[in-house]
Amino acid sequence: MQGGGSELNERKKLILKAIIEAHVKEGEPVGSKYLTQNKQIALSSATIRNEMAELESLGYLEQPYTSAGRVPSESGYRFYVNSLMQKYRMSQNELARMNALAKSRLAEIDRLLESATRLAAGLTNYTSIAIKPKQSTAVITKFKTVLLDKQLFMLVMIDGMGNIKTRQITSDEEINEETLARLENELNARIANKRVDEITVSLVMEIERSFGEGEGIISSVIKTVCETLGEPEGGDLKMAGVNHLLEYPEFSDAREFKELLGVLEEKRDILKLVSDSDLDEDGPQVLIGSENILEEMKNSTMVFQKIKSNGKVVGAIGIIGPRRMDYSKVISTVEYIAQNISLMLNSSLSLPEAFGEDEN
Amino acid sequence: MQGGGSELNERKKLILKAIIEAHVKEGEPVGSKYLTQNKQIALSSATIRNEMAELESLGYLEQPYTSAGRVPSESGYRFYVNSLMQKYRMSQNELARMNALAKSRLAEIDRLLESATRLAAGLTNYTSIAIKPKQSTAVITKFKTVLLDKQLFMLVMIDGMGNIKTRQITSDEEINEETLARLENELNARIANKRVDEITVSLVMEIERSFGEGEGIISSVIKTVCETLGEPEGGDLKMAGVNHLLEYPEFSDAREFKELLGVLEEKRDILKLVSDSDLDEDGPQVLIGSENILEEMKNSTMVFQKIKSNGKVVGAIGIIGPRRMDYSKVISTVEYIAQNISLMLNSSLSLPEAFGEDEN
DNA sequence: GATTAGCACTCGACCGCTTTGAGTGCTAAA
DNA sequence: TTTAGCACTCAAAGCGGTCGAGTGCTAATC
Repeated sequence: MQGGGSELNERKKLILKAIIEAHVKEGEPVGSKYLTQNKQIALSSATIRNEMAELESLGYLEQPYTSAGRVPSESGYRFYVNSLMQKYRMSQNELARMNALAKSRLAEIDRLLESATRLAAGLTNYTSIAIKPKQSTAVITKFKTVLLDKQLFMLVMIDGMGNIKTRQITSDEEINEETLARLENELNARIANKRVDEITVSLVMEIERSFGEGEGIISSVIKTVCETLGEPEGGDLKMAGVNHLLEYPEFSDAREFKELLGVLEEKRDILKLVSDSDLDEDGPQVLIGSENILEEMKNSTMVFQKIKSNGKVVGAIGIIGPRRMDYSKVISTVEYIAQNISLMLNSSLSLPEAFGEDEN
Repeated sequence: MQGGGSELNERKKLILKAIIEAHVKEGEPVGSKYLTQNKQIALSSATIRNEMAELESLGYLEQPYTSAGRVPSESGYRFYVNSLMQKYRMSQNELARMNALAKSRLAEIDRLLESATRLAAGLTNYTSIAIKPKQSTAVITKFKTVLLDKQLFMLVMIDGMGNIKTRQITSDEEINEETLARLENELNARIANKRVDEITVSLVMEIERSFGEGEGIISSVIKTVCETLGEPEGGDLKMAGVNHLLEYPEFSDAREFKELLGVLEEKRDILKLVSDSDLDEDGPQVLIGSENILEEMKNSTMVFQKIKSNGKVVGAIGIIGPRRMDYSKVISTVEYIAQNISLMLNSSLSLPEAFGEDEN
């Protein structure tokens, strides 16, 4: 049923490609007669029918019911994506919108991802997600403290990726700036750059000893730090353009749509899906239908690409839509945006850019 | 058409109430015969019909078409909410789930709001939103800096509400810890607690003079600060349970649903809607159908309540659903959650709580 | 005067039927 | 090998009739 597709002759490839592109465009089963309009295919409907029958028996096409047109199967789309598809050429307008993002000078990954999702959704007319994986908080590189009230202070933690986590901590006793500064030093000296399993009881005791008074705070703080490090749902997911999905008749079945929406909201599964995929894969990845492990996504396709900053995966951006999707456009868009973001992140770290030249 | 409702006698009120509650429960037009089952109404269907006809001419009921049952009109719901509705009694289970939130010790408003939305959506089976208005960043009370790289540092800004904003700033020249500390002091001394219109050019020049070297950084920093203060779309909106909406037949019309979704994603309008409403109103507010100014929400109802911390509005939590809504339950839930959050925020600032007693 | 029983009427929902037409597979001719 | 022709299939769309919930009105009853 799968088949690498190498057994297909050129004519079959041509017809398959035409069928997929017609189906993506029209959204309805494609018949043999329709294809005769295609100038590239100079064949009668009967011949096309024969070829279609063979393509079906090879598993690339499906028939919703006897004597309806043909619809691409999952492996049909897969073969299309792997071998037939041509690269999409961005329009001037689209390029302009992409470049607007590049010019936005958003240095922080959070805001960058948010803008990127919106852009991706807007350009493709599909739903877009941006993911920041949890793995990023393996280690905290820097602690900062801010006194907010007599007994309340804020702990700011920064990890290697530039992510910031803040927690407010209440103390039983009054704290002053000076104590807090000592706490900060202590944390930076002994806890910074340690993994959660390296924070041992004896280490904590050592800190308490050297800190002296107010050990109560120490234990609160350490606990908070450990919680933050271990945080299982640390990953963040942003979404945009959910409403676009409703434009596609395949989601007019409310029940299915509801389930898909539920999964998207329940961030956990999606995060898992993305982080499960090949970590080494650099380019865009396409999961068609049941290639998504999630039952709820078996009628959807997800295209995403990881975003790297200095060699590390710091996020991913993706598009979710029906299986019948403009793969060429979507893949190009995702790829382009992901690359651009990676570029921006890298450049903001190494090549200092001139700030403040444009005044608006 | 509007009418305060005082012209209604007890019997009409009873019937109107019964109709609304039946319609909310069943989702279908309510007929006179159906109401005769109601023990409270010991009348024949004919009498009820007469009353219903009058209620319709008063504008409280509507007929989808000749000789269908009656459906509450907008003013019908409004009257119900204002005068007829009884307070919803939480079940044991519901109370337990609410209290779980209270016990969660989430001190930061962001995470608190996120949990609260999820809770509200889960309890009511409607879509829930949580809003953090932009107004909160009128003034920055504290600056902190963190050196990330030779020419890159992070500016952490904390405002009066405990909101944290971070920006990364690149410098043309190399920076060391010591310079950065001076910058931090300078900012805290001269910019902290100033409104954006109080940051004058002469003030900036003064800082540059006293700071001496590397004035380039100063202007970058000040620019960033002003951007942050003025940030027009600063408000944040979290959503949960969007998929619940699809359970209600009134949203099975995909086009309408799509529009509503679009508005919810386009946070701006909702933020405006909430902040436009009576600032002084403390209790839950109910916007039924076209009482929402947004065209896209004319078939929806929104119930929300502001959340105050130390007298200031720091957010709001709300529920969005069809006009046919279990008002009693929704209003109670929103009210309860909002009050609880307010309480938690206040207590975490003033009354120090014992931490670390429960170990899970 | 208020209530109720009775009755004719309305109108969408539903059911089953037919028609339509796009599309197929097969066969025989080119 | 390709194509024209033909019989066949089947969902979609259109149509007419029935059903029944619900109404408004009128006349009888309390």
